[in-house]
Amino acid sequence: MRLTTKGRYAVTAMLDLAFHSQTTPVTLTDIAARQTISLSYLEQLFARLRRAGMVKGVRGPGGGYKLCRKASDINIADIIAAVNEPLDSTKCRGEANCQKDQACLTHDLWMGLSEQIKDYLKGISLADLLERNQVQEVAMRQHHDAQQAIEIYRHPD
Amino acid sequence: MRLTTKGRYAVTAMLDLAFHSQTTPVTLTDIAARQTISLSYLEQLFARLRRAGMVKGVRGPGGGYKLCRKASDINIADIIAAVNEPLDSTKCRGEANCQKDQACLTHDLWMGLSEQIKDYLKGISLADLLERNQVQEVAMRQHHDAQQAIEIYRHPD
DNA sequence: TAATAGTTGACTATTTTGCTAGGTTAAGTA
DNA sequence: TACTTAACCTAGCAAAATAGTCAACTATTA
Repeated sequence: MRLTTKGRYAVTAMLDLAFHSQTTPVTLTDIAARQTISLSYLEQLFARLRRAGMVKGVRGPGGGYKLCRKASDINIADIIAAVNEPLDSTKCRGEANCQKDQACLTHDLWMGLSEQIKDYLKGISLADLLERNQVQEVAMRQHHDAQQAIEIYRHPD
Repeated sequence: MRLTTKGRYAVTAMLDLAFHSQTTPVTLTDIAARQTISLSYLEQLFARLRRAGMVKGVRGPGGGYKLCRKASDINIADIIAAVNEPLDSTKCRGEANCQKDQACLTHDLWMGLSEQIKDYLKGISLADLLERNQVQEVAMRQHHDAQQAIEIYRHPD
């Protein structure tokens, strides 16, 4: 379990999606505008999330992305794992033979820590995060604020 | 709280140090040999650990590094934080004004998660890790295995 | 059929990571 | 005092990860 900005972007975007896709699909353009993440970068992240079976793309007008499962069934660890490389976290690649055919400190220790963090994040769902009041408030405000910008973007005339 | 290989190297090295510096200081050369981390990279990591007040360098023959505090008073979160950049984790740099002078989702959400992970790692000390049987076994074996290599390195004749 | 929106791939710039090479400085030792 | 040891410091570099652009293509729907 690696924790980098990439995972943070993915979680933020998924949270935005969970919040706004209650009824209709949400376009990446909207998420990009609200969360100030570049559209193309979002496309890359969502390609991975789609392959991981977490979101579903709906093409054509009125299309966008939807969650494949309920927000309460999507946990943070899975989102982060989806956008990160398969990650041979230790040099030994889980083979426990990095040092002269023997397990290294890194393997025994870090893998253990990593698993515990993963378990921790597995216990937190998108729904859990949405329930936090603060987040709802902020999302509401962003929705309102970004709406105008999105309208201008779509209908520049 | 970012979790990358850099932090893993630092924790591994500190664990090695905690295990071997019971009596005399430990040289980075020894740690480099045992943990197969490059000496110069270790020097960079320990420069940060020293500035963070976690280790103390002893110069001259018989010198090396010692822990400034007891292993039970050094936690994993501090080690990782010491080697990573100050980390303006969110774009808003904690100022909560990244998006049009308002807090962003990233700020409220990710910072919260990050804090929880940090708290979790703060609760784990070097001593805790040393107590794990597996780690002790591996370290013991590494000590034994590396000793010969170190001897050869020091006295090539 | 035209507009919308997802899908894909190639390509670029920047930052971080991990490491090398070379020094200087302080502290013991012959 | 000269020598050795090891910390300490600096600059630079290659590979990888990060973050993003651009352009073409495909499926859907109005």
